[in-house]
Amino acid sequence: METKLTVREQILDHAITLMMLRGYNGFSYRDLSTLVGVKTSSIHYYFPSKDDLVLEAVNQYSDAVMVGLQSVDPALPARDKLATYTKLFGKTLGDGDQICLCGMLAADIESLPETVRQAVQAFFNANESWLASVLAQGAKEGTLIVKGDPESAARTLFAALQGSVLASRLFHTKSRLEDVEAMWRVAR
Amino acid sequence: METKLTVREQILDHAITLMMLRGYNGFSYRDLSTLVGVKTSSIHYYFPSKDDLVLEAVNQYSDAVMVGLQSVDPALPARDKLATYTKLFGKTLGDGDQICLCGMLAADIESLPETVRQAVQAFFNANESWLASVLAQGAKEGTLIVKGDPESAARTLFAALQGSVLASRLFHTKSRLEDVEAMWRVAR
DNA sequence: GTCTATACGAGGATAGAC
DNA sequence: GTCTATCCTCGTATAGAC
Repeated sequence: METKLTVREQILDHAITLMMLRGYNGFSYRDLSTLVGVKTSSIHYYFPSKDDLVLEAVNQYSDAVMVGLQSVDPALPARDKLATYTKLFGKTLGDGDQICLCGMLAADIESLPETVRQAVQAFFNANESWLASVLAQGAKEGTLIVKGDPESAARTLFAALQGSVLASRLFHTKSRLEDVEAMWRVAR
Repeated sequence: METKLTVREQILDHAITLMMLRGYNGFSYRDLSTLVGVKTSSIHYYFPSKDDLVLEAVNQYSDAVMVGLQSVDPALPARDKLATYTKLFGKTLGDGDQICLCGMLAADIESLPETVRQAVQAFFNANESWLASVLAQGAKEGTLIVKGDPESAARTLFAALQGSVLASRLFHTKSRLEDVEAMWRVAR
């Protein structure tokens, strides 16, 4: 049973996909117009300016990721939580030509308004604090390696994951994310 | 004694700076025209198309970084080599609003021709293999932590550094790079 | 080498009819 | 809500004078 998407939802979905591919400055209302099948003026009806569109796109993307994080079984050992997270992150690659929307917008941040910067920061903070708690759990269990405090370790881990999707796409390979995960895992 | 830069050199320098700020799709010949003080048609004289310009920019940037790597004293302990490298990486941040050119172009890669992709890949490979040899040395000395083979550890380290400059700029802070370095350093 | 002039499509945005 | 029509600026690029 497939749900019909409203025009508004289609616009938002395609905007997210396009930005994960080419970034904020690399797509246009015309592109969306072609993909959705409505005129650009109709898109302006829903999203008066491009900045409005981006902000909503980030929020929708962010909400979806948060739902993904909350759906991870809290009873799992930390190592398995990290494996799940890495797999989630790998899915953002899509057909191998997309990267995390918020990683992309972090690259484009100097072209964007302050509101978007705050939304992207919030995304980073949420992911890093989720990872920090997983690392803390892993340290207790002895299943994950944590050097220093979990917070700074989590920032480094998240940065490594963002950098790895970038490199994965650059080299047309998927293996780089697994290298990262292995780095934090205690050898069995 | 200051060296006068040719117009060509000025164009290239400003192009690099602008791309480190806003990316490939975020700057124009007009921007360069204003900064250098020549008309856009003169820029086309030196660089017929924007792709030509980007390719030369990457090569110049890459060459400069390679010189930086070669100038690191081979006699240094691995830990100090890594510290030097991290510092070099931190300098790319400039006034806090720039990121590594090749990290930026990796984000923009789907808008760029194959030639540029290869140049950016070469930059990644060179940095990763330099880091791999430093990690190998550090493992021998016992000054750096290396999990698994040095090559995959180096890829993760490089990804973490790229991700960290991105986050540093996003949050207007410089400390994130040091977190990364500390992660690979054996506690004394 | 650098300029003026110009072409031409892309891109964001709005007014007003339906 | 969606369209047509239109505006105006930006962006890459070229031709040809100096």
